[in-house]
Amino acid sequence: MVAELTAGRRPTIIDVAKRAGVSKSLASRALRGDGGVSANNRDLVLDAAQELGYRPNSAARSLVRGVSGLVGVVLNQLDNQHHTGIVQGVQTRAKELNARVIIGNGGQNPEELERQIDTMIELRVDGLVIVSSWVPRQVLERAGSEVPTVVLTHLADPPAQVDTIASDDVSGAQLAVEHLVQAGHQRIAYLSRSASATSHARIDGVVLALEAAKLPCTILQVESGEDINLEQLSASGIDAVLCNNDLTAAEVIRLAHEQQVQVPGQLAVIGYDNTALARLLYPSLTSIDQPQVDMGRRAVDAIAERTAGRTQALRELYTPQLVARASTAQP
Amino acid sequence: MVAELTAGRRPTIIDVAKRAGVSKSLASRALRGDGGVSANNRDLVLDAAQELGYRPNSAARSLVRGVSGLVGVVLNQLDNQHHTGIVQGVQTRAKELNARVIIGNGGQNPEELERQIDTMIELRVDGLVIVSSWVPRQVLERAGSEVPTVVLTHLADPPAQVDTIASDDVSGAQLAVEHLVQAGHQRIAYLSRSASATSHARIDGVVLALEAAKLPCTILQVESGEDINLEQLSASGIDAVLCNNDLTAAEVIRLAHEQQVQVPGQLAVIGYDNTALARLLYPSLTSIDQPQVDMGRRAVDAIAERTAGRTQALRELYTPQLVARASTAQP
DNA sequence: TACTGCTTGTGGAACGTTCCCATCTGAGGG
DNA sequence: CCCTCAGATGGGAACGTTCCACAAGCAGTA
Repeated sequence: MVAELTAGRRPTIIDVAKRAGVSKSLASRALRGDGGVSANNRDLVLDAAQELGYRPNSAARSLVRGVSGLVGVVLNQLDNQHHTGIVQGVQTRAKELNARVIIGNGGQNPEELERQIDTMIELRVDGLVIVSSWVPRQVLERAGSEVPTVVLTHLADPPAQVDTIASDDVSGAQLAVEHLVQAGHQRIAYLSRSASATSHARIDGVVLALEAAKLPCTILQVESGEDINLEQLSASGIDAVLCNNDLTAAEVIRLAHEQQVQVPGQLAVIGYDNTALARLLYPSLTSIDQPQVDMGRRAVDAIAERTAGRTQALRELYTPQLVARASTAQP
Repeated sequence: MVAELTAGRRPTIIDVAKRAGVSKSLASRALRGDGGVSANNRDLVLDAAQELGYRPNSAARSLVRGVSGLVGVVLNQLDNQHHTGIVQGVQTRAKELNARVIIGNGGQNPEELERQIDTMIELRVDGLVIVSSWVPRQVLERAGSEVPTVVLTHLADPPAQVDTIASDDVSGAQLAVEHLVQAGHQRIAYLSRSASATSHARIDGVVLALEAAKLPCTILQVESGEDINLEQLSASGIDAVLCNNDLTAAEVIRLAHEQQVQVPGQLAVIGYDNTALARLLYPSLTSIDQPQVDMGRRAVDAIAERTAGRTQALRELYTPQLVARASTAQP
């Protein structure tokens, strides 16, 4: 006698087929809505699946089909709104293309990021979206050679194996500086909390714009929020500061409050990324907006194109925009 | 003649074995470091794998082994620091147990959350961590009956199939109110932006604490930040407000700035979750701290216990703590 | 009647692993 | 010189699905 259904075992498509009284092939077609199934049998199969609580096993499916229907996103920082905006875009586009998105969080730790990327590749995702500039170049090359890979941050020298979609950090920084110059500021500083490729590009933009305006240039780099020294800024006559992101700008504004420095009266402040924080602060924060959602959507399309056969690397650059708010105004 | 390696095909363990001149069984053992392999052959296999760029196929492995080594996390909101703190805890504990974490983002949309949960179950995760109070009860029941599932938010009436780990929202709200009462506040309001189970529990705490102090109780609910009406608050004599989270508190503080209401002089403000935002605001925000990381770690252990055979539902409640900052002070 | 073609259905191979079991090879003991 | 035993190695089944080739039934047509 053949063994009956074991107690704890998950029902398989064969259990469903048996209960519906059809072959597993027909059950498979019915469950996927594939046509070539009589209405009667289709209902029988669907009911059986329902009653047994059947769930398809992705592993078996992806093994035989060769595609998983998954898009993997690996990112730096879960609670960075710039990143989550991108994820939003990836998700909406993936949903339209009937794919699923899974996310891996690597922190700014290159080893952990590599681990996450490996996990995704071993899960045989159909495409990989990387939102981090901390992934070692060699890891990017390897990933790109194994699966369609799109990097969504500025890379100084992107590997040929990966597509890149970024917003133009040079022109973003230029926009910000020009805005400050037009408002009459003379001593403008750039304040950064990391030394990423992104930051380097923005520094280039700042230098370019300040040279064009024939104004002096100050570049500051700090390890943490506590290292920001506002007195020193004022002492050196700085009257406007562009920060590497909205979070850093928020720290500056908090310090300004504490030390009774008027923003924007004595010090104008600009952030970067135009996150929800920019609207939340007082005074509200002028910031540089990047089309995160569009970039995320585009990344999914880039993967689809690669899958369809494109072999040349994509290099796409979006133009950022300045959103003026209260933290910069006529002095 | 047998077909040679096809051009674009991913190398399999058989390719590795062939190149190393051993059987696939031996290659499998060598790659997993399983012992019972001579040093010479082990090196041969590892070198071959390296040269071919071999990556194990999780689908095949999970299919035959019956476990995936994956923990799935499904959450509401990626950019909510309370949630990301939990994810942090899940990740560290999972790493210690040699498991991998994948994240699904469902938004506050019940359908999308269900879709994400289905994806995880179909991927045959070994355990599911849900950080959302927007998942329909019936979906939780189904998930819990198929895979060890832990819910990390307050649920009014948790299904027997799932474990729950939460922080005690009633006592958290009590803490906040008692802190305000001690500081001499007489007219205290609770301000919420959603009607979740979490919010209801906190309202219970507020009511309890205010009754004990024999003070009147005001509950306000708004749809969005714009709906907060500070004039109305002052008109009704409110001199302290407890918000459903730090974000809502940030809105209140911004409005207070705009309308020249002194915080904490005229209006004391308390947030909830003690996120990075609380330190970032001016004045810095008194908030209720929950042990997110511990809760995340504990969730992974709860899954491990279930896998090991526990059948009774876990109901665990952590005690929150108040972190006093500048937004509440003696009036 | 004999054929073609369409719809509905079935069986079996294949996907890439792991794991059980059988076989082989020496070394050591009697 | 045979037997035993342990370690190293290989063969094959199994996991749950999809898909291909084919069979059966039936209607329409010459």
